[in-house]
Amino acid sequence: MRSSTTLLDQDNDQIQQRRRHLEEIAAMGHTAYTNRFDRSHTVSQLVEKYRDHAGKKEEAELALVNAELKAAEGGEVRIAGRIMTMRLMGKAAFAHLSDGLHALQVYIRKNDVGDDAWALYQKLDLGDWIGITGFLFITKTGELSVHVNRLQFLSKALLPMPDKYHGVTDKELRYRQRYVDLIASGAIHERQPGELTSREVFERRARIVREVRNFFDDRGFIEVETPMLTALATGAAAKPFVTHHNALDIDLYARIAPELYLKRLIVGGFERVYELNRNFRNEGISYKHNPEFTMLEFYQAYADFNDLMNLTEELVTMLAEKVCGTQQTPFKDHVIDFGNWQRLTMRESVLKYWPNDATRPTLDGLLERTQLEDAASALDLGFDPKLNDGQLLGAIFEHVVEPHLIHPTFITEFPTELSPLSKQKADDPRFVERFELYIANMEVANAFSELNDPVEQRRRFEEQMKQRDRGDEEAMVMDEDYIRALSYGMPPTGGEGIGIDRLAMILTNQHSIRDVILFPHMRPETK
RNA sequence: GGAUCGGUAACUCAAUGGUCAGAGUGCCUGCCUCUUAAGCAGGAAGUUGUGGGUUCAAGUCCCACCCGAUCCA
Repeated sequence: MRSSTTLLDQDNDQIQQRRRHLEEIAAMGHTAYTNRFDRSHTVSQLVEKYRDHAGKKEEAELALVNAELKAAEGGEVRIAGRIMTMRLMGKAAFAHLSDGLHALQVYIRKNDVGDDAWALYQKLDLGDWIGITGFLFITKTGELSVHVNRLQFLSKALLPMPDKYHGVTDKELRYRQRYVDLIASGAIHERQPGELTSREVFERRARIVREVRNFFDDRGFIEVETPMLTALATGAAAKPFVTHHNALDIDLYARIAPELYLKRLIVGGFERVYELNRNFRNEGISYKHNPEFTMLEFYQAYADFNDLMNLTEELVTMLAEKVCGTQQTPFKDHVIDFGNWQRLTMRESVLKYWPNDATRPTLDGLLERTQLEDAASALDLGFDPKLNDGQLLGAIFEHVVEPHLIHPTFITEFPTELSPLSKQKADDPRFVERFELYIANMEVANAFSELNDPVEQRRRFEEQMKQRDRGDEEAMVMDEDYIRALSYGMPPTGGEGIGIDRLAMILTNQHSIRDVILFPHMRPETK
């Protein structure tokens, strides 16, 4: 941990200075932390409406434009924001006010605002919040600005702002103090074409979530909320967080998946449901894992996994077009093509991406234990001999295929052992009707034709419990009530989960999940 | 959990084991009523992540720990 963390109790000359300024502002009779301010416009509204007027002009034309602007908006605008830059020139000054999205220059002259406001201006610091009244104009250098008539102090920044040019590059500081990252992410430093500020990343993420909701609402799905604290952690292969309910004196688990609750709702007669909220998994942290992450899950009666593949293709392509404006989006060194979707069975994909012609297994070979083990050793893949055939094929797939899956690819035909909640293929019970969607080498979605036979479901849970007994802590836990629900009858149903954080990474070209989560999990700060 | 890299002023970064650890931004003082990474002149600001060790001498080398980043499992 850096020792340079900015803390209020730090005895820093700049902080002392800002405290003094606040006292002096109060002594002048201003409210130190004002209650409200009436704006006529946001900064962004003015910037968007009038930026066409900006640009360097000849004197005559400038006078003409400024005559028009002076009368615009009834001759007066009232705006407020954070002071991002200040340039003082004796008895006049320029500053930029930001509403978080855009900044607008304001021009203050002692002659125009009077001695009191000018004295107040002397006590302002970068980062302070002010409100101003004035009229629009274009400067000689062509920048849209507001000529200030009145100045009001709104709120003080006691801590100094980050470098106005470089912003904050220290990732630790950006994650721990996201507020500082958001303030500084619009800094002037050279950005690559298309590179988003933090602010823009999180706005785009919000847009994704909104479009997802619209998509499902439009198709007759209803949004539901199911328990996040549960007595059983099941519905996915993962280790849970444990907590304790004091009044009931029982341990509860933060949910690892809402899956089994959502299917109970299908049993209950809802034909189309979705839930968009957090799951919690007690596992390591990586560029694509955060202990809590946002998952979309949806279930559609009378549909199977093929229908969901089509739906998913439609959804994700729509999102790329709506939030990125294109079907070809950059990610790292690649351009992901959302106009180019691939569908492969897991075994086909292993053959397709197998690195060495001499050792390549056959489609049928990947069904047999000895040949699976040969394939694993040909790859120098160390594996736990306790793995069953399906798990071994899964391990080979991850090693051989995942690194190649840049463009959207559906992988189908999962081994039944890996899929305790999926319906088997009618013609081959070794495999289930399931797909995973891979984009940018990440698993983004997982879907299947839901197993709705309660007897078979019990057998699968029992199989999982055996794996737990063999030491697999991630194997699923039996859920008797879920089997009871299935026993009342569930229509044929397709269900899917989509990782919203990973989708946001892909559509914002961010390479770590921490860059699309406002407050990612970090070790606690030590003093 | 492993490997590698990193932590120096509020921010961004320098500093062959060898003067008082420097620069830009920001801050302070002065000048400046259309500047824009404003400018000019002067100035203040540091427990070099923490704790040990080696050395005449440590930001730099060694050990342990803390925090983070990247890659791997």
